[in-house]
Amino acid sequence: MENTHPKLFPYSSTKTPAASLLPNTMIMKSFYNNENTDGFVELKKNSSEIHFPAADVLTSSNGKRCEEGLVGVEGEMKSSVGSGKRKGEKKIRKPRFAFHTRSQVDILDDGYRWRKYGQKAVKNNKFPRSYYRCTHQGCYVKKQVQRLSRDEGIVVTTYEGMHVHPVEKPTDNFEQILSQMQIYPPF
DNA sequence: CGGGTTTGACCAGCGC
DNA sequence: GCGCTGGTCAAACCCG
Repeated sequence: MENTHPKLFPYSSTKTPAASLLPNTMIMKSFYNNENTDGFVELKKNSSEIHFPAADVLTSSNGKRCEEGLVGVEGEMKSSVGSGKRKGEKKIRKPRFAFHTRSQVDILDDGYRWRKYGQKAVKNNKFPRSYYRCTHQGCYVKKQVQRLSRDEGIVVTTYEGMHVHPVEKPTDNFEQILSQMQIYPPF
């Protein structure tokens, strides 16, 4: 992967754990040319906007490391981001990014190990949303996976956070996933 | 037995 | 304040 945009890629190109930046790669591929000066990459499709906050280091009030070098997307996912319920812990709005893939399977094999910790039926969607956490110690990356009810072939995967470790199971699927990634206009 | 999944309960945010 | 909704927890369960 080329490190064409250091602001978005905290690792050098040679040290970048490829899959940890998997969605970023998609973003780079699609929208790199749209960066504006205030540190956001902004995409406008039809009437919607998707923002990519520039890389940053976020630290919560108790000093616990949250994320660094994140690229986030706020598109459809506009609800209660970071509604963690740890008492007394300041709420952090974690950057996150979402992308759509057209796939028969819900779970993309991105080379990381994920533990499912919840599943919820969501409004206006006949398919449940699944919640996953990275099982790597000290890695707090989460992702949500949901199939669109209006197009059962599309799976929406939302990543929250960034892996702090290399990909555990390098896979040839990576390139395949990249090739099939698409951002669809909002419905 | 250890690690992952399922699933109902719980909690917080938000809109009315 | 109340109800709805999304996100998380955690006990029970499953499986290799």
